[in-house]
Amino acid sequence: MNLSERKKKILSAVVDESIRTAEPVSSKDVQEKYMKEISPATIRNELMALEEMGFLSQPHTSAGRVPTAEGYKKYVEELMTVKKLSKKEADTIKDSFDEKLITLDNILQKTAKTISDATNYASVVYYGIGNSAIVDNILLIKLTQTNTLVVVVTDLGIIKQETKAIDATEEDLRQASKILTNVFKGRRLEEIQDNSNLLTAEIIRYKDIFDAIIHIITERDNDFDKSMAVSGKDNLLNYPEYHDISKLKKTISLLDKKDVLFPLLTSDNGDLEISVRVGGDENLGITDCSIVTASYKSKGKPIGTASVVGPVRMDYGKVVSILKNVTQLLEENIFDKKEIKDD
Amino acid sequence: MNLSERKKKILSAVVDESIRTAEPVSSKDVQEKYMKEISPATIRNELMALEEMGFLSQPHTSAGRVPTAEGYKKYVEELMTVKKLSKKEADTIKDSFDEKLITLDNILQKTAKTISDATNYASVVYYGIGNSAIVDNILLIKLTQTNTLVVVVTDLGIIKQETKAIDATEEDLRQASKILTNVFKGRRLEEIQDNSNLLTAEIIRYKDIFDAIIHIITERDNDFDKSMAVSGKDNLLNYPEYHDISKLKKTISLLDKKDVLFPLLTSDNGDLEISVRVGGDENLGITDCSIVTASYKSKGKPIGTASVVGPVRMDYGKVVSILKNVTQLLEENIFDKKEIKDD
DNA sequence: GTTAGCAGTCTTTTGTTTTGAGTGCTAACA
DNA sequence: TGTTAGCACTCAAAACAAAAGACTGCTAAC
Repeated sequence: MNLSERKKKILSAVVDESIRTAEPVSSKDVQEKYMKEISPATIRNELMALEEMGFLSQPHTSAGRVPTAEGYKKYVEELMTVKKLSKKEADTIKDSFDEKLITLDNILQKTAKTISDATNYASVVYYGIGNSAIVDNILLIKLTQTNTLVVVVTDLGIIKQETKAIDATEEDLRQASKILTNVFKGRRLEEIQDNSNLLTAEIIRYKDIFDAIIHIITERDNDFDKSMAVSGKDNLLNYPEYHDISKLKKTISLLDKKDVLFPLLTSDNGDLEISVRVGGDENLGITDCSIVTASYKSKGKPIGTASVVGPVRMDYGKVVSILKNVTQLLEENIFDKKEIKDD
Repeated sequence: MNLSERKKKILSAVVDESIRTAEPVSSKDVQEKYMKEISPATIRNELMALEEMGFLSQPHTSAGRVPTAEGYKKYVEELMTVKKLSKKEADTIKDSFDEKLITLDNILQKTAKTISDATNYASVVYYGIGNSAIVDNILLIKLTQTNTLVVVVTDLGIIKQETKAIDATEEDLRQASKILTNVFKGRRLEEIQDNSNLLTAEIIRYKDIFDAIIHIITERDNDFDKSMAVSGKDNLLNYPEYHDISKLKKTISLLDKKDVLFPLLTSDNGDLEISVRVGGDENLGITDCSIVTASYKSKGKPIGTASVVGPVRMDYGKVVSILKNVTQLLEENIFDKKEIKDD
C-alpha cells in the first residue's frame, strides 16, 4: 500500500501526536501542530482515506482518530525517524556497563535494568546459551568440608553458572578439575547436552561432578527463567493506558510467563536487526502492549535478544535507538571481548 | 486501654470482616456473622464506644465502621489468633528451601520469593552482613589470562560475594590465596571493615587483591541494595485498595527505596520476634500499607529480618505464621548449619 | 482539489432525584 | 441498668435528564 507524501505526513502526525498525548487526534490538532498550510477540512478528507485503508480508526463518531495496529506498523516500518540519543543519554548507558559483571545472570539483569531505565518501559533480555558458548575451564572449589562449588567458564570470558556438590579432598578436586576440563574444553554447550557419551572410563570415578556439570549446562538452557532477565515492570504504572488495572495485569503477567514470552522474543527475526510487534498482533493475545526486539551477536552469530515491552503508544523512535545502542555495547564490551577490563 | 470481653469480640469481628471484604462493617454484619445472640442496636452502642476510644471510624455518617490504625494495632497485639498453616502450605514452604543456594544473594532472593508466594503480598528480606559472619576462606580463581575472581567464604558456609581483578600466574594466585586466607580467617566482617591495618609487610605485594576483598566486604554492607531482596510487588495488584494507581505507586516506590525501607525493617524490634507497623504510622508516610517484620538469628544473635508488605487490611494471622515458619527454616537450614546438604 | 459552513452524533459534564444502607436517638422493656 | 425495637435522619451511590462541546461527514461554493 503506497501512500502519497501528504498522507504519509498526516499519518506520521497522528501517530506522533497519539504517542505524545495518549488521546484521539483531531483534524484541527494535526493542522495546528503539524501542517498549518492546509485546512482542517482537507485533512479530514485525508483522514477518512487513511481510515478507509485501515491505518486509523475512531473510538466513536465524534472523536478524533487513533492509529490502528496497522497504522503503528506502517509508522514503524516506513515513516518514523530513529531518534538520536543525546550525549548524556548515551553516556549514562555506557557508564552502566562499566560495573564489574561476572556471571551471566548479572549481565542479563544489568542490561535489562539499563534498558528499562533508559526507555522508561519494561524490558526483557534473553541469552540463548545453547548457541555458541564454548567451555574453557571447569573449576571445583572447596568451600567447606563436604561442600564443593562447581563452576563452568566459557569462552565468552564469563562464568557460566554455579552449583553445589559433595565431599572430596582438596587434592582430589584439583585432579578432577584437570581431567574434567580436559574432557569438556573446546566443546560447545549444545554439543555437550546431547553427548553424555563423554563419560569415559577415565572420569567414571567423577561421575557425581560430571553429572553436576551436565546439569548446570542443560538446566540453564531448558529453564527460560534462567536465560531471561526482566526489568522495569513498575515503569508501566506511569502510562495512562495501564491505569486500567486489568490491562496492567495482563501485560505484567505476560512478562512473568517466560514460556509465553520466549517465542515472542526469538521467532523469525530473520535478518532484521530490530523487530517490532505492535499490540493486537494476532499472536497469543498481546493486545495491550507492543514489543520491540533487537538481537545481538557474538562472532557474527546471533546469541540473544534485548526487548522493550510497553504500551502500543510507545516512543518507537527512541526505543529503537536505545536498543541498537545497548546491543552494540553488549557485543563490543561483553560478548566479543575475552578480557573484561578492570576499572 | 482495657476492653470488656464483648468489646474485644466485636472489635475482632469488625477487623476480621474488614480484612475479608475490604468494606465498612455494619452492626448488622457483625450480628449476623459473629454474634447472633445480641441485637444490632446493642452492637451499635458498643461500636460507638469503640469509635470513641479510637479503634474504629466511619467513612461517613451513614456507613459502617472501619478499623483505625489503632484498631488494627490492638487487634494484632491482643486479639488475633495466629493461624496455623495447613500441612500443604508448610510443605510448599519447606520444599522451596531444598534448592541449592550458594550465594547470599540467592538465599535472600529465594526467601523473599517464598514469602511473597505464600502470603500473596510483597516481601523484603534483609541480611545484616556486618553482624556476625566470620571469614573462612579467600579464594582466587583464574578465569582467563588477566581475569581473576575473588571469592570470600564465611563461616555460614556461604560465599560472601564475588568480583574481578587482574593478572597473575596460577601459582602466584595459590600463594596469595593462602597468605590472604591466613590474614582474614577467623575475623568478623565488621572488624575487617575498620582495621585496614591488617595490611602487613607480608601481604603488601597483594595490595590489589587485598583492596578487592575489603571492597567486597564493605560494599555489601554499605549498599542497601545488595543486602535486601524484594519480591512479589506484583501481588499487590490483586488488592482493591491498590486499584487506585497512586496508592500502588506509593507503596511500590517505598519498596524500591531501600534506604527508606531499611530503618523500617531494622529499628527497635527490641526483643520481639515479630513487629507490626500498621499504615498510618507516624513514620515516613507509610500510609497505604502495613509492614510485618520477623527477625532471624544465627547463634542466638539477630542477623537479619524477613518482612511482608501489603495493604493495611492484611491477613495478619496468616502472615505472622508464615514469617515465623520461614525464619525458623532459615535459621535451622541455612544460617546455623555449616554443611548445606546436597539433594 | 480545497475549503467554509453546518447539521448530526456521541461523549463528557453537570445537575437533580431517588434509593437505600446504616446510623444515633428515644422510649419502652426486663 | 443494660438491652432492644422503632424511627427520623444523613449521606453516598445510582439513576436519570439536560446541556455543552468536540469532531465529524457532507454539501456547496470557490
